Amino acid sequence: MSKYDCLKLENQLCFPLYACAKAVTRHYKPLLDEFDLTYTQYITMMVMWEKKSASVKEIGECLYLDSGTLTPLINKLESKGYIEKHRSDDDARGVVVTITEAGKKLRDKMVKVPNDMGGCVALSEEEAGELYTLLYKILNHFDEIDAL
Amino acid sequence: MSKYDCLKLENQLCFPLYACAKAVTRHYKPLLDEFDLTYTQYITMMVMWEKKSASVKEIGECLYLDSGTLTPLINKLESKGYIEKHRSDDDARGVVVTITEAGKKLRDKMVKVPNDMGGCVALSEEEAGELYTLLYKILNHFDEIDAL
DNA sequence: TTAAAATAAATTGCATACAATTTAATTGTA
DNA sequence: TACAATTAAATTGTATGCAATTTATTTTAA
Repeated sequence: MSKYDCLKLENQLCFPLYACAKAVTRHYKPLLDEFDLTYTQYITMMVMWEKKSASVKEIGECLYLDSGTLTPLINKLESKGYIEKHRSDDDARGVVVTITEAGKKLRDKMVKVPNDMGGCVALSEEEAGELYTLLYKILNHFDEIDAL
Repeated sequence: MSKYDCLKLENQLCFPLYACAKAVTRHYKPLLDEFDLTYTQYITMMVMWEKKSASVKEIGECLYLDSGTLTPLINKLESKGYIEKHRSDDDARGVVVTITEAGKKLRDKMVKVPNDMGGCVALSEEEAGELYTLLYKILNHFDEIDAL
């Protein structure tokens, strides 16, 4: 029992969170390689599949990413043919990203991915639900703090 | 209810994990800036505070990082004066990293960090414990898979 | 109405991550 | 004992993340 115990790796909550997030994206890689997508590109496509059309800012709000990350990433998805970019008519500062037909087709090919990934995670339905709730509790609290 | 529901961002467990890990390290930043350390450098120092001396490989096993990440990071910590590197006597392939006096002193200055950070996280003791258990359950399972 | 403030993307710079390759050294084995 | 296989770091290359700055445009307010 020492005053330094709080600085031990094993007593951190942040560390398993950090390590686990990395492990998950690392285990997504072989599944996503088949589609020539990275994890970040994959979740960006999730936003596009749902919204069909969104500004860079909106995508960033969904994914907690800024334009510094999204601009090059969106350019790559455009070069792969899954989305298109054009200036907004209403507001020439904004860029509207739209899903293409190829992007919509990709969705059909990728429906199996979540199931394939689910097999990697060792949790029961119930545990997964608990984890989900706890993570969003933290995230929502950060959102509140940051909104101040 | 569509066959695409599994590809919705809100139905993913990976996404809040990914977003939460980023949010936590982002909120560490102002606390760590004071010590001119990044989050990864901070957890590397945690390993060094505990072990006093460790090879790059050992540090990597603790943190789930490889030499591609650690080599430049360790060089930075060395240039800050917190650790020292030298070739191993037993095995000239290996590098032994050792904590310096300045590195030990840093520990005293940083004992307050975990408490300061704890205030940011919205969870009760009990919830934090649950989260900790769930995260290590996933991590340990990945370790088992990867060991095959 | 027009200049200042605010906003959206893009750009720049730094620090990870990590796969893949390279280099140097050590082990295992025929 | 040579020599192939293995191992530990370092290096290289690609892709994030994110703070800070820049550019273009729009809002706000005097």
